[in-house]
Amino acid sequence: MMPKKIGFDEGRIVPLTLSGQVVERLRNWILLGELAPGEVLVERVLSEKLGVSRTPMREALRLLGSEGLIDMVPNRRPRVADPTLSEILELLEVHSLLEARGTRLAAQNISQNQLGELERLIDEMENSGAIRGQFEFFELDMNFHRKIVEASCNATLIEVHSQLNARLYRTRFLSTQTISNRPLMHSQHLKILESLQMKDGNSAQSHLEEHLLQLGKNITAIFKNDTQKKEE
Amino acid sequence: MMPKKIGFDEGRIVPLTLSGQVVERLRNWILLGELAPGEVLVERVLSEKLGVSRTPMREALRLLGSEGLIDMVPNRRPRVADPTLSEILELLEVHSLLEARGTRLAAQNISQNQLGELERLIDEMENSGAIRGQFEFFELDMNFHRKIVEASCNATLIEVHSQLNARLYRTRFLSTQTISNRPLMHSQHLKILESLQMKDGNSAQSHLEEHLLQLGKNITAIFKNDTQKKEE
DNA sequence: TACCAAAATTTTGAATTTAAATTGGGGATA
DNA sequence: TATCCCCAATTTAAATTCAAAATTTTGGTA
Repeated sequence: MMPKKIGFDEGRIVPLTLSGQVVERLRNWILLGELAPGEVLVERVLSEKLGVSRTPMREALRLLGSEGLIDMVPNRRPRVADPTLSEILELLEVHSLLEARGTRLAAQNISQNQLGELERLIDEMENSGAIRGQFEFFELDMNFHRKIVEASCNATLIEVHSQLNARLYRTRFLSTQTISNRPLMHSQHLKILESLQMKDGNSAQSHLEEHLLQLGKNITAIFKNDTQKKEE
Repeated sequence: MMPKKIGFDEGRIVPLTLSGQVVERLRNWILLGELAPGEVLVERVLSEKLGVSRTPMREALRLLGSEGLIDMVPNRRPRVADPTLSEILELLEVHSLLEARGTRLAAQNISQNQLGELERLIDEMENSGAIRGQFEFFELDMNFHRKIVEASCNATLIEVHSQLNARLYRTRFLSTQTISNRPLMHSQHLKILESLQMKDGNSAQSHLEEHLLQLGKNITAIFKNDTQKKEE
């Protein structure tokens, strides 16, 4: 009855469940803004749009609720999360704390291979400047930070950092979209990479903290600008 | 408060959904060890035991899975999480990081009322020593740490700390059960409280870090002792 | 016209049913 | 005797159905 051909049946390693696939679709839609912050989500409408029944859709919505991407209140329609500035700054504080520690741990554990990947990402970011779009640059930047944390070899740290990152995704995207102080970012990235190459955890951590402090300022500026526009 | 959240009635009493109640029951059972680590959970059996249908039970199991208290693999029976020592130490590292920051923030934000509660908890811990059971002491200790983090006024920090705490709950329980170096704990608690009273965030943080370092040692000892017994 | 109350509709919560996957055992075969 | 394959029993995944709660609309009234 259902043409459930969304995934491949060769998921021998991890058989991705239907609700799991729905989670990924919805998460992408939210991260990319195709489901806007504050938007109400109706179970039946969404499940029909994706061609699944309400059961896996409900499970997907609940999972995204536990991740903080969706606000779930019993007996009410779910809404895409729409955090206030202060909530975002709270998120960013914890996120930065984890990323800083992850960076310090990475200095101990990172492999030559991983260092090479980071170098490549920095190069691509510099080259993407004129040629490609802002979104490409943004994704490269996100990958850069993600790979550093992954080099920490602490699964819990990686997991929680990733979740908080998802909740900050849209805001960070807006940040790189509008304020493109790329030379500064580039030099900061290089400093972090150099510290990692020298296995100097403290140095890497402090350079990263400086980098993220900058991000906080950008986000605050963006947010205030954004709410101003809304009120007009 | 931001005016963008119109339509959300914030002070509303949220009706606890059935699956929500199941989550609380199951979480308690896991934390208290009534559902032992590694135990397999059968949906139908559990839902019959609680007198609910399988739908809310499934949602509850998935939520606890996302919290890391249950290992969920598609098409397989869920199992109560049974982390290895290295996984526990990874959890503890992140948990300690958050609690340390929470303590520093608490020094800025804590109220006289909250300080009084902390003092009361320390007193109760000291008095409970001879009279009451180990479990009472353990819960007082957990409350002490929880209340400090809650005084940080960072909702994200509080939330993530609480989740990691749940995953460490059983281990921490075992830690206080077997190794009861209460005089040392008492003096460390007092130092933390004094630092908070003086609004000295750095001091509070370092005292707490020392306290948690001790916890790490205890847990390692316990765990190795425990696995030895299993092999006999 | 603005506002309040009650019916009608919509939407979610939970139970039941159906489908698909896994697990474990028995038997055929090398 | 050991190994592999197939089938039945068990268990979860997903769809459907039913009930309860919330939201919207409608109609009346000041």
